[in-house]
Amino acid sequence: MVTLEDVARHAGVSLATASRVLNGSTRQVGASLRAKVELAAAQLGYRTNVAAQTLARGASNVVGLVVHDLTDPYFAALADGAMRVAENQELMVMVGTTHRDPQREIAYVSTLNAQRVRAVLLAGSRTADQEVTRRLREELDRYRESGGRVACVGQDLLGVDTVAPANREGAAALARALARLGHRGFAILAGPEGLLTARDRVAGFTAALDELGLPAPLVLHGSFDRDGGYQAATRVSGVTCVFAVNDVMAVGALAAFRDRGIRVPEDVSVAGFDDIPTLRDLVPALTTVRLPLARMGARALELALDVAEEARVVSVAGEVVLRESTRALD
Amino acid sequence: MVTLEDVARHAGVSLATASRVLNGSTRQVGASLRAKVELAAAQLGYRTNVAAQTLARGASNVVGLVVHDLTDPYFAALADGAMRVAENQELMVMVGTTHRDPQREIAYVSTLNAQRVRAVLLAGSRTADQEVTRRLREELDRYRESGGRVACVGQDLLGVDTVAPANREGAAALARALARLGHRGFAILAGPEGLLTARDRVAGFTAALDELGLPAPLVLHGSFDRDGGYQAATRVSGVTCVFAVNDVMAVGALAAFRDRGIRVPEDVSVAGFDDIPTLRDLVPALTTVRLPLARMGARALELALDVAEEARVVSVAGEVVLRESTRALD
DNA sequence: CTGTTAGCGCTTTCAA
DNA sequence: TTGAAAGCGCTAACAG
Repeated sequence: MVTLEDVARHAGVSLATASRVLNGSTRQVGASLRAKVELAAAQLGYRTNVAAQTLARGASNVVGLVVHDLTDPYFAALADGAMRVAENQELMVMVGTTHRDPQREIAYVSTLNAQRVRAVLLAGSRTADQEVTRRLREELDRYRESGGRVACVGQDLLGVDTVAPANREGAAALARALARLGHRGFAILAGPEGLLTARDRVAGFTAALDELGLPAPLVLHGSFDRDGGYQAATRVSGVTCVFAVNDVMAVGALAAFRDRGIRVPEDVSVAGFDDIPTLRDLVPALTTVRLPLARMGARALELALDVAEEARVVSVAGEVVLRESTRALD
Repeated sequence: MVTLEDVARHAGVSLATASRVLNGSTRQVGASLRAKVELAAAQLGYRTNVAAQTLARGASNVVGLVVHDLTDPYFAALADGAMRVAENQELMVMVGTTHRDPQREIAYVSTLNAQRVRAVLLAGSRTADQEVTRRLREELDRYRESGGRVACVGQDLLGVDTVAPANREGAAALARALARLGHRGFAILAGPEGLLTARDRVAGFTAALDELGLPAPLVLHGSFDRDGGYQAATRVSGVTCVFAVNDVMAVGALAAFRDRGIRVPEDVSVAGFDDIPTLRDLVPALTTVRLPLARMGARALELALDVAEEARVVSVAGEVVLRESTRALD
């Protein structure tokens, strides 16, 4: 293992000088010594020991990213956005996946705290479980007390910088657009009861229907993924339009309807939420609410990195996109 | 910032004792002291400083994962598999995305070396650029000389543990299956010329056709993503079957044919490669070659973590899956 | 501009 | 078992 000291000796300079040229110091070093050091470093194959550097500096070049599931394109898009800004700032990203277990989220915050990462980004819906949220906040507070920065994509429940998708408003706008097409009987593939993102979307959709004087929708719970959408869709009947609270569930619903011989949109209209890029080529193309996922991930990390007194909440509006999976009733 | 020393003092024990109880030492500590230390740590809110630990131990609990693009479900699936084994081993994962720039891959290896990660996992096709490969190997060798472990998912070109998908064989098997359906005129949406995964699939497919005495396929190059498939497909004509060298490109091709009013599979059959789970609900369902992506990612990390004398190469066979996007010719 | 030196927080012999 | 103390490799005053 080649150390800075080896390089310094090899170059015939002091440790400090070697440090200054090799690791971004503001201090200047004379051209000749600089060249010597660089040569020695190259010859010896020196690589900075980041652990030592972090210890000495008291600050690391790593940020933490906690997502529910990387294979869910929603999180992949969010992560991609965040990783691009990390790259620009020369930061490495440590990723943890919770597989939707809130306990693991807390554990990751603790681990990332131990790693002394510069910032932690929590992506994904909060849960309705108050106790879990309390413990998460506790862990986050501990981390922040020691100088850690935190941002979150999701509900503003943690008292940290937050990029909050306007789930209620988006779902409400979607409901109105669907009502405008003539739909009156709705079912919602609602996801898990405890997931706030799912709840908010259900609530916004339902409230809008109510305001329009339309009958309350049939609400079917299930998991927040493709299979949840499939399962819930098998229980749908007697409605002209189905709202799946995310695109991935909508894909499951389309599959279920296909298997049941129910045509979309002729027999039933289907809408989703998120507008996942990978799913844009679906047939029939999915009516949905577009969220700028990559930008949201990027924005969240920017917030975390940009120190501020108060926690900021950035609300992100969704845009209703009508496509072939929903049709106008005549 | 609470340090181990604070905890030790608070508990009235030595630094060494506190270290032994808080951080997995094999050494035993008496029950009463142990309890005192744990209490003090909890009261003070102590969190291990991993940088200090890494420096003192000379080994970290982090592994590096370098992928081309996280939003590509191929890499997401690979990453997911790898991250699950990391989780089991209590390892954190540092992720870098190259966005298909081979230079960045080299840079990441260097950075991960500086981080002294336990192992580096390189996921994704190698390039045909010999100079880039040489420099990558150089960087990897330097890392390995200092005790780093490396594994790769892709072509066995780096002299490290490798999980190598049988691209040639899979593509050949696919070609034979398609020929069995009666197809004679083929086009290949071939991806970039320099990408070995793409090359191997083209070569395997072409060789099989040749062996069967069938005419050589039309080979159309393009990017390795959805748009590459779309673009290439716009240039297809006069064939009954199109092979896109990956599923994501096949999706692009389906979109292009749809836009051109060409029906799949009635007018033209389309096949892909990979069998991306997220894409299984596509209509028409895609004929493809199934690769156990999550398992491949997991296996690669296992290889890297399991020290061995010789570099091992694990070949992974693909399984041809015939679905609706290809039809039998009569 | 360059060098000396005191830590950063933890692990790990070595003694007791 | 427990404790004392010597580092791990690097940074950042401080002095020159």
